[in-house]
Amino acid sequence: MQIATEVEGSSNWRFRVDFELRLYKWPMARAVPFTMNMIALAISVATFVENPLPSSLLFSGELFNLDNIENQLLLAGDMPTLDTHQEGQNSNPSSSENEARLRKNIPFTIEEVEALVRGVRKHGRGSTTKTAFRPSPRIGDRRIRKILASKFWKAAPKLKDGEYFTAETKPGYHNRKNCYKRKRSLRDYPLKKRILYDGRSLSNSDGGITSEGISSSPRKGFSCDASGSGATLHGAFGTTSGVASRHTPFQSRDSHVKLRIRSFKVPVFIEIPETATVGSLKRSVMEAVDAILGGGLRVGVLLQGKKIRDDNKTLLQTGLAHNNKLDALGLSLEPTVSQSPPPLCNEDHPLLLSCNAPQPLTRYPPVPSVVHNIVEQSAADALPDPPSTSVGSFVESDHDSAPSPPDMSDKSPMDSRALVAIPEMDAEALAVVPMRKSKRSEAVQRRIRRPFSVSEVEALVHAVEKLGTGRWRDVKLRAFDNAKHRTYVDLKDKWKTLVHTARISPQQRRGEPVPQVLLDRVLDAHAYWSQQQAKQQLKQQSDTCRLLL
DNA sequence: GTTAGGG
DNA sequence: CCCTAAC
Repeated sequence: MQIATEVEGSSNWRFRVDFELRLYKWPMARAVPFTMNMIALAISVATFVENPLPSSLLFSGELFNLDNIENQLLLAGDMPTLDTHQEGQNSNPSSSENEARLRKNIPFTIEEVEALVRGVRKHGRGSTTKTAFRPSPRIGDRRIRKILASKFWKAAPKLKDGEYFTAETKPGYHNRKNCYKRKRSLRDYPLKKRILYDGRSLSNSDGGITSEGISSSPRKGFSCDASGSGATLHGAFGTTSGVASRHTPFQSRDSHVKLRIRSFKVPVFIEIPETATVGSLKRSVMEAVDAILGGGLRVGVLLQGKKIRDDNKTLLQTGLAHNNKLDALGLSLEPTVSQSPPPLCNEDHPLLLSCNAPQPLTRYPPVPSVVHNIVEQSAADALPDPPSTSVGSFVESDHDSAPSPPDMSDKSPMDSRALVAIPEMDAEALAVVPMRKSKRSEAVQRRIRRPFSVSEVEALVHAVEKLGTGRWRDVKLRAFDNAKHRTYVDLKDKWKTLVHTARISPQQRRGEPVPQVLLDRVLDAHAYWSQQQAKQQLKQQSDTCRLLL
């Protein structure tokens, strides 16, 4: 899965998080272990529109029930052939079959997904339903064709290395010029905005649903319409202010470069084993997305595909400021190394994301680079984690992905959003030293506070007892390998505070009380390993002396 | 990339 | 938690 973002705006910057769905071709499997459920899941998570998952997914006119979302991912192998609908039946597909399939969590085969992508790419957005339904030579008579038939699904430009199938949504920009004037029709909005509720579906002009009786009342349908020309590119820029139509828009008199970011892509790749549960996938996705939205973003500047690492170069020096280099300029958003927590926000109700919103989903944060947070009560909480292999290993995934900060409990869990607003970043900022913290303005948002739970403390203590206080990396690997948001530095810091906590009186302690037994162990371990460390040092000293003698 | 400490 | 010197 990939998250693409789009930024647009004039004086203020609007940052819309878009997404791209990627189905990863498992190396070994014949079947792509993505089910409709997972797709829905990905969509759900990626769009932050619906948490938990929608009860059904309206997919190219077919309604998929998603009740079995908690099922374990199917394994490759028992890959029943997909149904048998012939051409003529397309208009009257058997949704019940699909649903049955869904219930079994039957995955799509690679071929099917490929076909989907190809078919979509082939037909594109403008094609009519009939055209779209035309069987692709390679597809064969499978129900999948129906899925391919979506008028709106738009495939990614290419299959990278043949490894990915992408069905992505993109803003409907055809080119820099048009995008301004062109009146955006509904389908020009990214999928995120097209998620419909109450059965208001755009995609099914062919009325696939109603004929099925599956859900004559298409409640909570998920209309997945990917649209747009797919012309969104990294670093498609336009100008701010009114010089859009000029040919030398990027250089104004004052030699400031004015840029308007049209879109960003944020690659988020997730890979989990087939045996993973949907819950764990959800957590993984959530984590990755959290990391991105939580401030774990890094901006890269590219010139003709080449990354410019030297932040101190001026635009002039890099050549970016030259008018003829517009197309060569690229920006990228990349996740930073360490994971980050999920931001929280709750201004927008999911319903507001309905497709008809004429305005991009944006926020104008009072403070620069405010990342809105996402409160999410993920259904993943309820899902069990895969069994932990190592005994000493501390599985903390539950807390990882769906942290619900106690302090934020007043917020409605239903509220969620994935909008990152970037405040004004005018030419000045760019012109000089781009991306340089000029008063902690943008970019690096402080990670959300995630107090250690008692169980975490227990795990930490246990690991330190075993490994000592100087091998935090090992501690991390041993006890917090699954807790992506806990870095070894975090663990080291926590130990520091634990030692401190253990030394102060219980009255002075704050937060969730740590059992005294644990604190005692902390002190014991601390004393023990301090002593060990001292011994080591003495030994080293003597060794050194011996060497000198 | 890790450690170790101060902030 | 952040920041960073030091390794």
